[in-house]
Amino acid sequence: MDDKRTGTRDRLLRAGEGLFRTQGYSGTGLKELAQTARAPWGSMYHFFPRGKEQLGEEVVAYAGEIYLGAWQAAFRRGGDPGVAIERVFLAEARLLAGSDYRDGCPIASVTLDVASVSEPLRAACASGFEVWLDAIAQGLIAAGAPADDAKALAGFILSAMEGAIVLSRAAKDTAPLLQSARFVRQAIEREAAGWLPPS
Amino acid sequence: MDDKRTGTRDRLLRAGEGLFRTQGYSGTGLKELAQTARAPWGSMYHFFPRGKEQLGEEVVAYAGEIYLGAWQAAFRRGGDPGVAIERVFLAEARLLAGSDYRDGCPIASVTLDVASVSEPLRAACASGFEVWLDAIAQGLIAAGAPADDAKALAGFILSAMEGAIVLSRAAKDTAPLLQSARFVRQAIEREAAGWLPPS
DNA sequence: GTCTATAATACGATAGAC
DNA sequence: GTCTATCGTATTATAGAC
Repeated sequence: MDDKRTGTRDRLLRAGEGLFRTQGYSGTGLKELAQTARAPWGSMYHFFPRGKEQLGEEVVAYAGEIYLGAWQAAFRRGGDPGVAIERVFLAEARLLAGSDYRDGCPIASVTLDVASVSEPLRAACASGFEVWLDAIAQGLIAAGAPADDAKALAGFILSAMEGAIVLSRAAKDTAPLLQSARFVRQAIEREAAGWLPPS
Repeated sequence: MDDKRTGTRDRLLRAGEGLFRTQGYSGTGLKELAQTARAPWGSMYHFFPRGKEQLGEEVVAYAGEIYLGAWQAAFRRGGDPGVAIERVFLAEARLLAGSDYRDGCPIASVTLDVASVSEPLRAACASGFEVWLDAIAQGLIAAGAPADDAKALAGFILSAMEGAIVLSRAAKDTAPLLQSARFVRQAIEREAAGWLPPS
């Protein structure tokens, strides 16, 4: 099963994820993508017969699964949920600065490029985000949140994160991520106070 | 001076703003843009001799100025700053749903497409966001916020807004904007409690 | 499953007439 | 300031040999 991670098809998905992050879906050519993946051009339409749109859908789903683990790991490390989420923001700030502000969110990039142009791709983006939203909500529920509170809070948390990445990339500065981290943590803690008996 | 708003050059800027919103910078061709603006192809390089990059820079600056008024108007209508900002989120939700989730943020779209590819365009996006951040911070300062609190809070507010637009467009649902609106308002009110003498 | 070649089109950009 | 024509190049996608 591990060989799936080294095959040509998987290299194409990983290259797509990387390129969509830095230059978006429309800004990435398939030839360039195949070259980056060190994959033969013939493999492109062998593995993705429906072309760029299919590749985009699968790259987005791939990205959704990959970063699902990061959200789950944040909660698994324990501590209150506010601190857990703040850790994710700080980790993202480090990751972004470490890549010279290239490695943004591949799903957000695809969304802004083609959500209004390709309905299948828009749906793929919605599903990818949903995977993360569910993971965040699950983490909050495990910390004592009622289900509907958890859903709403998760939407807010991921929104703040995605927007902060955009602003940080534009400014080439982690400030928006760090600023958002603090307020998001406080918002979670304020909400969590209602879940548990007051000390 | 008003004729600037009806000239060919201005029609090109407005068309660029609209198209970048719905299909991003890389996804928009210059021929398509000129056609949308009902501008002759010859005008493209007459008004923007440096080509697409220059057009992009000016579209982003144009968008920055346009929406500056919306942020200022929100605070000018009075009420506490939390309610003022919540109004902007709700207005954006209406605008987005009313356009069938096409009219996102043009600066965010350009940022994700080319922030890591064109340094001049990245700087233009940073300046555009900065215009909005300053307007938000000024509104908060007018409501009693210390300058550095205002800056940080503004970064958080705009991050939440931009991210919520991305999620709402992907889901074709205003939920992320509405969810974020509530938590952002609460965060502002919580912060504002420290600026004024407790009632 | 890979390779080469190529079709058909769109891209950004330029030239020169008017 | 506009119009038309066009140059290279890059794009997505196919075809057919191996």
